[in-house]
Amino acid sequence: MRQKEKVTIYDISKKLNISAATVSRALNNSNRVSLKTKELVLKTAKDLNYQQNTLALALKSGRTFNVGVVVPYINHTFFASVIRGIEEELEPKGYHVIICQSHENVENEAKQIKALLNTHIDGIFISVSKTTEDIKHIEAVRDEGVPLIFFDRKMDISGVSSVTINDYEGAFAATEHLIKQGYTKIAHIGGDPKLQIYKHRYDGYIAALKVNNIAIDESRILEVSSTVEAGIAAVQDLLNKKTEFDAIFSASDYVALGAMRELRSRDFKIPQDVGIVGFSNEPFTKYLERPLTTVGQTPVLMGQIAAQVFLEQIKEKNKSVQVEKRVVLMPELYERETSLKKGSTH
Amino acid sequence: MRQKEKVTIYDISKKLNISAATVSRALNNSNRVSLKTKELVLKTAKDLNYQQNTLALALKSGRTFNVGVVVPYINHTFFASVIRGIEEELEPKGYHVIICQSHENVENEAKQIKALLNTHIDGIFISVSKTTEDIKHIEAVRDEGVPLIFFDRKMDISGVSSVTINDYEGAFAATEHLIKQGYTKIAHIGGDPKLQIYKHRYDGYIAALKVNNIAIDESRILEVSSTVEAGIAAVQDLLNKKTEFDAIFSASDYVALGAMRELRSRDFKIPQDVGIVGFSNEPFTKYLERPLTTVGQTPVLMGQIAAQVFLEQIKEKNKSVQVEKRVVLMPELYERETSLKKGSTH
DNA sequence: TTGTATGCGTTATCAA
DNA sequence: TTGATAACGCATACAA
Repeated sequence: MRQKEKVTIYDISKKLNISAATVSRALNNSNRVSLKTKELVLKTAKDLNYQQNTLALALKSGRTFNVGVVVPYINHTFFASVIRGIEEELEPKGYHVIICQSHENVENEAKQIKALLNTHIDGIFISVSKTTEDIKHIEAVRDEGVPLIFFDRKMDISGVSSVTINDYEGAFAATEHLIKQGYTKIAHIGGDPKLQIYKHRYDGYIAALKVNNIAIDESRILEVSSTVEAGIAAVQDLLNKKTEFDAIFSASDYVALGAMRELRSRDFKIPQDVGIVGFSNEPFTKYLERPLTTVGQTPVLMGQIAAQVFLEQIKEKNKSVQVEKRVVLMPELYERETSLKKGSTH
Repeated sequence: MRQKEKVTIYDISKKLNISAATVSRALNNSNRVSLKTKELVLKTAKDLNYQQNTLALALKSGRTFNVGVVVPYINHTFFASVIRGIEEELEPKGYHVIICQSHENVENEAKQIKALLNTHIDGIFISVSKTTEDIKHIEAVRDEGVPLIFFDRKMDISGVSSVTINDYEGAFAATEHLIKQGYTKIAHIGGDPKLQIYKHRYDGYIAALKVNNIAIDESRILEVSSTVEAGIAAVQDLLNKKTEFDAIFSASDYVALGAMRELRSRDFKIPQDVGIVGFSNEPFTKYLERPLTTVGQTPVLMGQIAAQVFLEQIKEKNKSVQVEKRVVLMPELYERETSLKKGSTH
């Protein structure tokens, strides 16, 4: 299969006996071309099946119409959905999305960013890895003048826009929902507070208790990684230490699932004996026999808005002004069986 | 934030008072440069923080080190995992992965491919949409001499490589597993046979019955779309028509889940009254109260192998030979509670 | 071993 | 309104 010859503006110019420059102008709808030649060029371009060489254009203009997205893992539903949102918003504008995984590893993250920068992407979207503390590689992006947008997991860097959800409010709503259902000894199984999202969820939990005049019991607060196994271990830990609790607000759906498993295997009734609320609205939560109450993060919307922020940013690229936009989305509580005492029949 | 000036080989050449050509040769480790100048160039390149402009290189060489992946939806676990496999294999070789969604729509698919071709990607990986029948846009890729690799959902086009799983064997194993568990009236809820994967799963089901001397009952065979709702409706349909069945082999985990829901709500016991096997090993299947037996497809591996096939393909690019490689992976049956009569306690 | 010149496909500047 | 030419950054054929 011989490679098809690419047709260039020179092919058109030769065929019409005009200069390539004129062809270029006609193709770009310049008003410094006669209508007649413009139509002629457009017609022959179509006849010859001319395709603009984006590479040459990129070399000349410096714009590639590619953007990079760096996430910890692509096959986590949440991140895949954000990417989908970005893609849906940017694709109609002619952009392509290049994806990279950091595997929750800073060095990888830095490497990916460096590679993206080298590919001359027009912007970078990133959700930082759990191990990211050193931010040199992120500042480098800003310093090169490449638009950078954080989503979900951000860092506080001046001049960098971000789209996050209000984890604090989500956690507050989740906790208050449990309180309203009559639970009073609410435990919190959270994640590493080095990530702002977990810190905020913790804060929201604390605030809801305070507002409702419920004493805070440190022994009911655990910090674990986001796995089913960690959820199982956390409940074992609570029970072993004879900590009293009648509900769990978990910062992760996976941990919540593990907790449910362990509680049921020990004959606790959910939601009668223990109410449970998770976080993220992972797809599996609604397919459980007893669907899990959880806080949804509208990831597709998050991606769409991140993309919109990016588009604004490149529009305002006067370079003299430095724009920074921080969008915070409101999460949504999905009230399902694991926390609804009244609605239950068991 | 002023854009940092990019340093080129000319900057290096000026600084060292040599020609850019020599710099280029030194950078490319040519043996037609003195060791001394080579070292000197390398050193100043590092000092000046020189980064090769991949755009210029691409324009010159025709290679961009970008590959495109077209899938129906990025946020489906299966596809996200395949992409992850591709990315893991190709990233160390300096490639970037550009993702596109067809949204199960041929026109979209054609548009995405055209856009990718225009971006001068070095190869395309694709899992075709359900509505793909016209294959002009796919033949166009081959005709342009761009390496094309099908994964999972392929079409029979000569000269195009593919990586799929053996859906036939997977279905055969699943059905035979049910037979060995003592089920005899096994229903099959399949998908649109226009997609080869569903056709093969149907064939495997039929073959397993035949091999085991079980008569085929057409009334036990349904064809639906891959949703929970379709699974619910399918079971209702079977029951309304008084079709006898003691097991279901579904070509989709979602359909299997819907079927389970409907059966349990009508007080059928699983697996005692009805055994169930799904397909895909979606993450939720193992988190169900009664974990679902299902056929796993090793999507990450599929992506890795697809990437390897691509790498082979570009290596052998003598253009005189036309290579076509068809890799078929063996699926794996995950035997869980919904089909194990003995192991159950209910 | 090194330098000069050219082309990859565009767009932009300057003349005509 | 159009054309000639330079430039984007790199690699390479050819000359020295």
